[in-house]
Amino acid sequence: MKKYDFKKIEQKWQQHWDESGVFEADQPADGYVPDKPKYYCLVEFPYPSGQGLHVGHPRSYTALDAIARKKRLEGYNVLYPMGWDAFGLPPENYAFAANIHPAVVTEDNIRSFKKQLKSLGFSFNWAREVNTTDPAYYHWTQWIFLQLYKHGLAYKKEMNVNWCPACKIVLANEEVVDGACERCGALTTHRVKSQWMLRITDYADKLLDGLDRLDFIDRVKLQQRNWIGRSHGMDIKFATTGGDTLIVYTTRPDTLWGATYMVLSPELGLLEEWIGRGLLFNVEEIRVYQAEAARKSEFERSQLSHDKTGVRLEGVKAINPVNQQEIPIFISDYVLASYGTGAIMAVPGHDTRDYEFAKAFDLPIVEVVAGGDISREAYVSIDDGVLVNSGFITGLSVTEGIERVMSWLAEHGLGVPKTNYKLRDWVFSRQRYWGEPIPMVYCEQCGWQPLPESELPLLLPEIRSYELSETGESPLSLLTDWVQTTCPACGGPAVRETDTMPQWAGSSWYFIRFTDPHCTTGIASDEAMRYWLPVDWYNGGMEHTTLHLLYSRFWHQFLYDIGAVPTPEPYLKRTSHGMILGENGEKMSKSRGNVVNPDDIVNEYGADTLRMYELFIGDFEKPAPWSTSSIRGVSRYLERVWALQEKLIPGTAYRPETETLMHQTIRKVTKDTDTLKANTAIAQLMTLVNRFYELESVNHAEYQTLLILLNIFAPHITEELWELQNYGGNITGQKWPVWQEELTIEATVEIAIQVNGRIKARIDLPHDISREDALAAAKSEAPIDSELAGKTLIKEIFVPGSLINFVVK
RNA sequence: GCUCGUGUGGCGGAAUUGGCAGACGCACCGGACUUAAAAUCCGUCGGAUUAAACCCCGUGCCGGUUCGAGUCCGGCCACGAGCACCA
Repeated sequence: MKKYDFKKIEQKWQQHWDESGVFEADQPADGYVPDKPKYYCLVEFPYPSGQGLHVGHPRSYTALDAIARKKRLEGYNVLYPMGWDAFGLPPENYAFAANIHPAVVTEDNIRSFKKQLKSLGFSFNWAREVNTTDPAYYHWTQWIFLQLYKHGLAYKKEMNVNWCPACKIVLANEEVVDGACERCGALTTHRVKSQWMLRITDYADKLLDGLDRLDFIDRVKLQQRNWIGRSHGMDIKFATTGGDTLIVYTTRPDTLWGATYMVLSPELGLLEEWIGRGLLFNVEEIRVYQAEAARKSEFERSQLSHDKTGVRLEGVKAINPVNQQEIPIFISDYVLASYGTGAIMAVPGHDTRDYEFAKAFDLPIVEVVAGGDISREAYVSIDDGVLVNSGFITGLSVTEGIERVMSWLAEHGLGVPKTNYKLRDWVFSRQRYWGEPIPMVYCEQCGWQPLPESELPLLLPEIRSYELSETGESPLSLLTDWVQTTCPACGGPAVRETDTMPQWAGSSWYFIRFTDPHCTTGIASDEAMRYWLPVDWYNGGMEHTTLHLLYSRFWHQFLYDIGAVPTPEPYLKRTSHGMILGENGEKMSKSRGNVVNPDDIVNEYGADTLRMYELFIGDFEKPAPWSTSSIRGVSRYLERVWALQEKLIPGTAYRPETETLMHQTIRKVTKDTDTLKANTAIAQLMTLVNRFYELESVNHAEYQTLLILLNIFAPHITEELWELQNYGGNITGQKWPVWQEELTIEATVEIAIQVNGRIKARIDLPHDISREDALAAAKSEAPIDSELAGKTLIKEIFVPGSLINFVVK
């Protein structure tokens, strides 16, 4: 027997796969549709960082590679592509430091990433590789932006944005974590900038309702639902002594009788009006508070201790529409200007925040829902509790009360039903160089004008200096020649937009491009999209749930609405892998010094061992710590599979002594792989090999099945063994084995016999034995006979194939 | 604070609808092979007790439902993730 030389074998087969093109999916074209059914497997394409791959990356790739390989063996035309999400901050930051063009850095990184991925033997369709920084790619990213603009979903807005003083960049809300920059950790502040925004909020309902029809794991759906945060309530009109009407949004109109004051966001425009009209007496105090609120960072505002502060408006009061009571109005920063109407009715008895505020300002707290103890805390339950002190809804339940008040308010023109969302529009501008230029031009005469589609792609211009302006303008703004242009509408002088798109742009549609990556006439050809979309199975990290996954659904839904893609949703199924932690159980990172490089593992044990270990490490959905010593187990297993060559005996069918286990193994590997439980599938394959060792033999029929099953996890060694045994063709050209259910059942099964729930004996019985026979056999078995002697039998339980329980007294 | 998830040997983790807890692997220990070691093969491997076995205890903690609970219900505790004043 030859030695298992994994280095030679892996290199050989990787080259073979490349040259033979076995993993290139059959592409539909004009007048041609592949006859095999399609299956589109997708993993999140990586950002090619300078650090290269770490052992966390391959977990997702390996899992779906097994799926992709299995689907091919099952007769599907499988698309399993890979590409690069290559725009982004790090190469640009690196460019400042080392004065190397980001494109050069990116290219280098891609080269080393690709080499690493190739060394792991993934069955990626490399001919479809895409790169978001390629003008041929971002041409269409820009095109999609123009469509969004033309359909009123992209707009420019002066707004308070999150500003990172260290990175000198505007951050999206999602990039601010605990008031600090997600990348560098610096505390963020606010700046007012004119930003391109995408109206994702227009798609809030579609994004939410679409989830019902998708096979996404629950935690993903839940997180997207919470993020979108739809709530149903009412906009209610309050008259004021100033003469204006104040509108508040509430989900609890039933508590209107308990509204004892109102609170406005300090940024609310109406305040300026009132001040301007001289209605307020304590303007000084208000100004001080406003300034303070504006100064507060996002971090300070979101501090755990939400100490309530505010100022009472002297001069204007509100009138509660249900009881005509005059109630005071405050301003306080606990009311957000950006949600609802920026004003609330405060019900201290039944809202925790209002309760705290009322306590701080010594305001009356009225109980309108009985069931709690409002002398101690706000009673917020809506499930139980009865309305009290509430006029015509007194005595009703909360839900009934809400309905009654809402119809009453609507009838009297005092309220309008309203749906609100927590989701905010998507800040789409970045003041950076290394991103897609936004194809818009500003003309003094015509305003913002989209570049004609014929002028796309708008190339990212060359730049000599990577200096950032202190003002936070994009480096592109320093390129006067590029900035100065002519207006596409009137031909007069105009300037280009100098902001670029965020990293989320290119990744929002890359799965579409994979269906037809070289298409020059559109995002992809119709026949390619009709054949391949939607993605059948998309796996990726939980950290992308509310950003990338939601953004790409938004873009896709929009593209569907304008007829640019054939399916309403991009992904049918979404799963998520747990993170691979360092050996110490901590997150793997350079600073913690616990990073494991896959190259080292491949060198020492081979790619097949690494792949198998990535899957064997534990529950795919949960985080798992890396263990260098456990890898030995997998490596040893592959050695044992290799060494089985010595134990081969003739045979074209499974032997009686292995038949049951063979069928059980096929079933378990098939089912467990489909449900991402490769860890137990592999355990079963280990059990099978252990059995062959026990028998000290394996026949060719059994070995062939083992190799095909194992191939999806360890593709190189199995190809080699297939060839060494002259089984004919390549293993990639074989059929996935099938099991026969009736052959998975053992002729006899061990039944546990319990007396009062305690196991007293175990006997082997035919698997299909009747209840009567089984009980009789059990009763005559020692020591059950003596256990039952002289006692009263109360109950006999028989679970076929499992156990018998005698309940006695 | 709210929402969701998870707690099983020394370790990673298994366990259909409630039905024999600890599959598979790692580590440890023992045996075979070897002049020896490594590698390999075989075996033991939750705790307590014992000469050995039976019995007993055991899936974060307390209680409940059930013939039977890791699994279901109620109440705690711990860890992790997400949200973070969204009215």
